Amino acid sequence: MSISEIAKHLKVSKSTVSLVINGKAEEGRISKASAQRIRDYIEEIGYKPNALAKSLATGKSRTIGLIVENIGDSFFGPIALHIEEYLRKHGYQVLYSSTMGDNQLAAEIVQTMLDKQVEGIILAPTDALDSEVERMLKSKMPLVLFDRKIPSLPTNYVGTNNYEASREAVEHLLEQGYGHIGMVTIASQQPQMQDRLRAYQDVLAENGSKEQLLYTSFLDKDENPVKAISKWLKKNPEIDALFFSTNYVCVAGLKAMRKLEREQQLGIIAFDDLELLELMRPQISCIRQPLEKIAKAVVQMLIEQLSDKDKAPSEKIIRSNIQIRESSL
Amino acid sequence: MSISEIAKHLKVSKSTVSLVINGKAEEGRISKASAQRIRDYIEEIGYKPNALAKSLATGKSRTIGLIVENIGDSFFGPIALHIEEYLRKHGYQVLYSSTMGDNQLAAEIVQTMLDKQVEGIILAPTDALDSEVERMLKSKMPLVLFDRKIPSLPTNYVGTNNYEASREAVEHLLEQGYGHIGMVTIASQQPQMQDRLRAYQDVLAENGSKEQLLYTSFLDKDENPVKAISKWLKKNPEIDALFFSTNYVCVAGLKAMRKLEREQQLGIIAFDDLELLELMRPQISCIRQPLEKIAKAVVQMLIEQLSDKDKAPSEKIIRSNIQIRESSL
DNA sequence: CTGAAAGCGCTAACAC
DNA sequence: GTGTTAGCGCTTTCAG
Repeated sequence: MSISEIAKHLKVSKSTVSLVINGKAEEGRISKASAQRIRDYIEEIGYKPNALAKSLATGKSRTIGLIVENIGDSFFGPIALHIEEYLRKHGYQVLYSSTMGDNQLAAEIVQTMLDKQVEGIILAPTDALDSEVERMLKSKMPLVLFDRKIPSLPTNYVGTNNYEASREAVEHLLEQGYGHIGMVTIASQQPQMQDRLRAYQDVLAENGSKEQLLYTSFLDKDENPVKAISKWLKKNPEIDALFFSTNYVCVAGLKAMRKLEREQQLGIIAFDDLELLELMRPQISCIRQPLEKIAKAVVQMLIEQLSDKDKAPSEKIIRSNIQIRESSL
Repeated sequence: MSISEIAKHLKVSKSTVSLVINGKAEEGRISKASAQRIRDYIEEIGYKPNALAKSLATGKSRTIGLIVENIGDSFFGPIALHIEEYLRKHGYQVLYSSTMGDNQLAAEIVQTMLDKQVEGIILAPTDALDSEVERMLKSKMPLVLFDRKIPSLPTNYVGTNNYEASREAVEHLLEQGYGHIGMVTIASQQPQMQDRLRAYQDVLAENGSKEQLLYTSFLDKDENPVKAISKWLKKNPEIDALFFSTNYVCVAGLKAMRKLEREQQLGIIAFDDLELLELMRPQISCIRQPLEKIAKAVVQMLIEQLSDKDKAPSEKIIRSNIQIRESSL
């Protein structure tokens, strides 16, 4: 059922119907009588406008693209939920996608979203998405990066104080008397991972302590991170504490330690909280990102960009809280 | 940059350009020369078709709506990821939304998706979404429900063997010698929750055991499930084992038990696995739904419906696996 | 107060 | 081989 059919049936013109539907009966100076007649009929047949046609005509899709690494992840999932909630309040819908860290896929996803005429994009970029992002910047597509930024490009960005929070975590371990602090991370150029790593390295260097670093991979199907970590732990028995760079690394690490029955002896602190971390034995210390605040800041920044496409890009750092629990005492 | 501008620039007609773009140069009998000229120019200016206009013209949006309760949840998040992956293989994109269990919101979301001309809908319905679903059924919108069904309506459905798996879990607790098995669940009419509950009640009845049931709410802002559970546990000290009806209930339960320092003494088994359940002390037994298989079945069922709108609705039950761990031994 | 008409960007039947 | 034309469902300007 379309607007023309309604018009035909009621013997009025399409524009009259359109004005009524869009609540512009007043300014379109439609008579109360016609307006009511139209409204009644619409109600009766349960007419719903075709949003595609509307978007095409107006050039507004009321849709935002949200691209994350993995929607099933305990960081990105809840963030996505909150972003959706905030965007809804502003009348936008969300078209999500997960890149799984795959650059090529990420580029395709971006393109598909642009093809679908999204009005803005929220993006946790993959390692080498620079050229895509640059194109969006040039075309003035409203864009907010979060979690990780692209240092070479002036973009809107919301993130946390990765370096400082990580320093605090490692320093805390040192203060607790751990002398051989290892770090497990992923081999990634993502700036937030680099910051976490650099913090670890800096603190150890300042204290004359030796680095014990393990890079593991969750993309490479041939690698089993749990095995890699337990092998590394066995090979380096002097390690007495561990710093994990992100949630899924932590899970793998905990599994490895459990296998070796060593989680009671090692100091542990992880970047990112997980629902059950506080219920482990020992309860696991972590750096906790305020997910809802991040989501809120992201949406706010996007909305600003949406209303002023020439707004200068800005950065917002939402501080994480360090949660000291039993594992690092 | 639009197809008309390209046509004008190259002094050919829109249809010629359109045919080339859609790889129909052959069947449209476009000369190799023109085709190449058009392809070159398209490449040069980086032309990308407007998917909205295309959808409007063809009546195909290549988009599927996915409506879950909470995209940040450890059940729905990973399922959504896999559904997205499978749908992508079939050339579809996904428009997700979370209902947060709110019926009104769910109805709005369904409508918005229909307005956007999605070609099919995958839905974990809220408690009373019958009329919306009925409307979709009438309009022959391809539809697959999952996790929970609507018993009164003949729909496609993918779910797990809630009743049998729950029976198995409760029977297992009985066999292990627990005599006072309690169950914590949510007050919900959702059939899958009802099945889990009924299984518990049946097994206890068959064994002449007394029910100890607690309904808690995660929607009501005034209620704190953790407190409610710990209060209930204190009031019923004879309870020696617990069956949790779903993931977030289990988390609340574990928190309550930790507060009371009782998780070592109680038998525990939960419906749904969580990433760290196997690392708790004790390791928590659970009923594990095969998420990827469920996602795959959902997509397959939808694809079938998409290619034959008159296909009779079918149901697919993916069996869950019971994971016996320390908490129930 | 209301209708006619052009146009959003694309497809597809049909003519030449 | 290629162009013309109508149309997808809507908005919006302008004329009356």
